[in-house]
Amino acid sequence: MLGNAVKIDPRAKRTRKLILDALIQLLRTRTFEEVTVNEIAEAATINRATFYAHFSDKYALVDELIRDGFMMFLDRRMQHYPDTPTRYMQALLWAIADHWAMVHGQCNQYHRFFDSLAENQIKRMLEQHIQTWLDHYSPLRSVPAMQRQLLATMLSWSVYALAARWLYSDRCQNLESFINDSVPLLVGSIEALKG
Amino acid sequence: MLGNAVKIDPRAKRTRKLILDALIQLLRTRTFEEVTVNEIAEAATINRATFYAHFSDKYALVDELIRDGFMMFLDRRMQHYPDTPTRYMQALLWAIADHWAMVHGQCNQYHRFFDSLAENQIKRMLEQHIQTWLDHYSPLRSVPAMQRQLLATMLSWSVYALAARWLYSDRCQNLESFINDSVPLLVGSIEALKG
DNA sequence: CTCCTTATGTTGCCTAAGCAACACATTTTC
DNA sequence: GAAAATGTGTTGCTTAGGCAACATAAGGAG
Repeated sequence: MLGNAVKIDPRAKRTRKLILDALIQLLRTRTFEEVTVNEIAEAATINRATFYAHFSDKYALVDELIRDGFMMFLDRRMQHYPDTPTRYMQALLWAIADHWAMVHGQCNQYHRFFDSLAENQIKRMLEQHIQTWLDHYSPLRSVPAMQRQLLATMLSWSVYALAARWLYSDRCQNLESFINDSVPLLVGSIEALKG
Repeated sequence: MLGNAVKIDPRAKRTRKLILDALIQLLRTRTFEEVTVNEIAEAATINRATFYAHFSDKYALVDELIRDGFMMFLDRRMQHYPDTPTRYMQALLWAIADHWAMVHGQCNQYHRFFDSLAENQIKRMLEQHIQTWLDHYSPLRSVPAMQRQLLATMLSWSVYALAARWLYSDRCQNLESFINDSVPLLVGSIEALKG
């Protein structure tokens, strides 16, 4: 949203990208658990010590991978800022489902561990995004900031919960009708705050 | 031929590759004359000063580009070391023609300048390659080294001359029959040295 | 012509990345 | 169960790369 104007050394930037790309590439043929820091460094054509200068371990790396990926997804989906709670919540559910499909489409990560790392990061991103959206949503202008923050936290978990429920239930219901069923529940809690 | 075992810093290696790739990419949309060092550095995500640490100018860069490209071409073609002068000369002509097609297929370089830079490097590579081949060709074992060196020089120019003649004559004759016509001329000068 | 812009090389100081070696856990293998 | 092998983090010291500033040169526009 705001282009955090912290000058980053081009070498560091390039190295981070090399590492991220290396992990993506490795996840095509191996499970996340199977991939070693050594392999990542090698594939990224950097030194193992350099890896640790950027990430504390491979879990921190996958955190950033998910973060970045989901952020991009979200930004692209929100080009035309949805102005009603309903449209906004629809867009969020949509984005989560698509992101999930993309990640599972090109990665091998059977263990739930990977998913739970992803879940944490995504909820974090969601909360931040929702927080910003709520702050710009004029009907809530008069509501105390703390209330909006609580709402953002709750909504991020709720949205993710609903999406996950659908994703892990073999997607028997089609996405659109699932979204139609879910959105009113979410919007309800926003409306409740209005008065 | 011999894997020159000089340990090269991985950073330097990576940077050289970034620069070379950047030039290749730029040559798809611009003429060699139009490309600036600035653009190359930018596309390679390195600093302009770093460019000059590797190459004295963009002409030195294109020299290496051609050298590397042609070397690879030659090596691949010479997997099964041709054991007779005839087969060797055929392979050389073949390689030159293919390399030329590849370069002109993916580069914009109208000016003859580019071609003449390329010509110099290719002849240099050819001479070196031919020199090595002649040194391993047993029937010439008894011929003084100096004689073989002169022969290598002459052959490199001759081979290139013939290939260029064909390349710049709209390729009206088909490649195979052109090669059949040319090879005897080249082989002749080798045979002459035998006795 | 003069000013302005743009490209080329060069330099010295600073920072990120490479490397080797270490201590420390896991495995694996015999 | 000891020994070899493999993976994880960490630590100085060295080196390549980033940056800003400079001098210079070659067009372009007024």
